[in-house]
Amino acid sequence: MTKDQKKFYITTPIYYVNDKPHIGTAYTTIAADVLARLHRQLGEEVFFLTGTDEHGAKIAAAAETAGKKPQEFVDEISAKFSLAWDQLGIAPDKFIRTTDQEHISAVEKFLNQLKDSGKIYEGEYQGLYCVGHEAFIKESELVNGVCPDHKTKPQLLKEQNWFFKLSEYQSFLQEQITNRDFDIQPEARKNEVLSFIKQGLEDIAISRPNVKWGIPLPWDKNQTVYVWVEALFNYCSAIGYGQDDENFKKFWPADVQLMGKDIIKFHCVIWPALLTAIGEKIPKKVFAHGFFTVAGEKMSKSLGNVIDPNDWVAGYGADAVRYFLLREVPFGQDGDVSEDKLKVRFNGDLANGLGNLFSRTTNMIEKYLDGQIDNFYKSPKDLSEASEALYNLDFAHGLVKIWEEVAWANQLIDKAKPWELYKTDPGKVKELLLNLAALLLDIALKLSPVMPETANKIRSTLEGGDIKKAKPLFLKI
RNA sequence: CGCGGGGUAGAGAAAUGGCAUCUCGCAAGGCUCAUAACCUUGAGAUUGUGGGUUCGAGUCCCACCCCCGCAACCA
Repeated sequence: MTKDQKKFYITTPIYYVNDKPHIGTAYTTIAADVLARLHRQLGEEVFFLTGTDEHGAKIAAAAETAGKKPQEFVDEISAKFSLAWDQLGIAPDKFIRTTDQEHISAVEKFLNQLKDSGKIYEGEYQGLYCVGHEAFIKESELVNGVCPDHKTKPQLLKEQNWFFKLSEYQSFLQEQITNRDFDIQPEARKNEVLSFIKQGLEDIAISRPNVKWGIPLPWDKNQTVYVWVEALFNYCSAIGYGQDDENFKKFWPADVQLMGKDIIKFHCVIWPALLTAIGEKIPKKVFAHGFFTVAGEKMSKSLGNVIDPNDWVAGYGADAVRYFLLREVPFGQDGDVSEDKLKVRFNGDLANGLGNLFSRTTNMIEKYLDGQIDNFYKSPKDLSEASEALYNLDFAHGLVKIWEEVAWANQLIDKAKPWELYKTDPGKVKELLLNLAALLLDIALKLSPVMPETANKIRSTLEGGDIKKAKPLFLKI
């Protein structure tokens, strides 16, 4: 990397392997892939990280239910994620697993650093433990002295834990967030985090005594590190923390961390505080996207409406799923998706829109120009606003801009009537078609981060010489 | 007084305080290069309600009404 070459480090959360991938995890990962491709296109040195989170009591329990050893169990599920991303055309630079030895070593190093920082201490946690929840619940949550969900009386339990002095970072975090050194987007999420911090931060337990499936504290083997703390550190261990210092220095801090809105508190409060404690820089930007409902209903296993992205990919192709999710819902807002909506976009925007424009253009080039393009024009429309929108994570807006030009091109053809003009002024038809080819090439370029396969088809057809009427890009369903 | 998000044609979304726009759907017409595609026109909105600021408010201020998250699986 030369001195003036920018680097771009983008991450998704690592996904918890107690279930297979669904449309929500796919959404985050697609968005990250689009940004990675875009920044790579701009000549930056990009590192795109995703992976799986494989430790914790819940995983151990899920493995037991499945009658498997934890490692065997997580190997299987992790592979499903990896495969799903592959089928969606997602190409991370690294797929980290928290059971990787290098991650475990890095976390151990990190924990030692944290201990040396003096920001952790041993303490006793006393609380009400609900067996049904497998977790502590607050006294304020009880109804008539029993857990409202399980109707059981919680036990008073004492636990030895190691604590992190999160409370010391309140004003530091407020400052970093407010002055945008630590940029939380969208604005609404930033306000949420700020008001949460304002209520006061309490020290947090970073270890658990009774969880076997996890990384032991280096100085206290009876305790394993709390899964969240361990999981967050993947962003550092993946790029060589404690092992490949050169690479770590090159990419850290992360430029953008993408995630769903549910986990911003971990990423915007605990994570930057932990990093600061060990003397590392904090990420530049966190962007939290919204949640999907499916055909108007909340997505849940109990309703059985969880969408497997592979099903959609099988029916519509990776590019179409990528396009649909990013086009349908403004990034950062909640939205509703369904196969019906996907179908409308597929048939309307993709098949009738871009696909048909490509067909009629290549057909006319074959018919009126004998398949020959002898010089390449500059695109007649400026698509920089689309690229800029994608760059700013405003994916829906960027795609709208591109499709405005598809509509413009269709209008241009209908106005020019090349099928008549050909008889009287073939020179003008040629000019029209060269302009259309140039526009399509520009669209392919700007669209390629979102729809890499489609962009390649357009480019290879138009730049391949001896152009024939192209096969449909999208066959209507 | 818990916290947060939201309310704009039938549906989904846009609109630096300045003609309310786009897509889908609906109605009518046109065209033939194209995937029954494409193009044109039309109908459809008192921007949740009531006040206020302003030459001018979807946008800024105040009050109210309604919907959705904040327990679990879970991005």
